[in-house]
Amino acid sequence: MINNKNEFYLKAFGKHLRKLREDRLLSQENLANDSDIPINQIGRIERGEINTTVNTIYSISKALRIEPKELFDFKFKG
Amino acid sequence: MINNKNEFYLKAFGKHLRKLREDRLLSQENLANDSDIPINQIGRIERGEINTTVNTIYSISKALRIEPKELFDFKFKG
DNA sequence: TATTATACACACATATATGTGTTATTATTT
DNA sequence: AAATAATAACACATATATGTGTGTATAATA
Repeated sequence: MINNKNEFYLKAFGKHLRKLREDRLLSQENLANDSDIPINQIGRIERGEINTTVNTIYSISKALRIEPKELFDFKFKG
Repeated sequence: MINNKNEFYLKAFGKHLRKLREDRLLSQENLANDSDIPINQIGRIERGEINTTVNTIYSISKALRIEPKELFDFKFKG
């Protein structure tokens, strides 16, 4: 994801995921284990480095015990 | 996306997108033009063939004039 | 200082989403 | 039946997400 037009949206998405995770007192490792997604991938998503997919969103939301749509429940001006 | 464990979620996601589009009386071609995403890609997403990304979700939601989270606002048992 | 926990930063191979083009199918209308 | 519109179904090249491994950086704690 180099210089994508939606880079700021990905940053906001990652920041929101990080908040949801930290609010639940989970480490990246905890979430990685619970979602069966590599910890490096969790970090890349939280830093907004990559443009993750519906399946990954679904897996993460299950691990966080929230609805997938909550991962998009943040303010963004674009 | 061959035989993915989340294939049913992708099918449900695509079905929901199709409904949102049809409710607005838009053709796939209309949505493709408005979102600047190839019509073939729209079709593949609606059929649940591919595991689309946050950026694509964001572009589609803007074209539909809805919030990205609405694309995940459907029931699913998994 | 040393240890531990957490997050970041690389590299690499593989799978797959994207983007483009073309053709086929299906449904609707004339 | 023929024409048109909408969707599906192919093929292909390219970009990139994923998955894995290894190493580094930082902060907190003993």
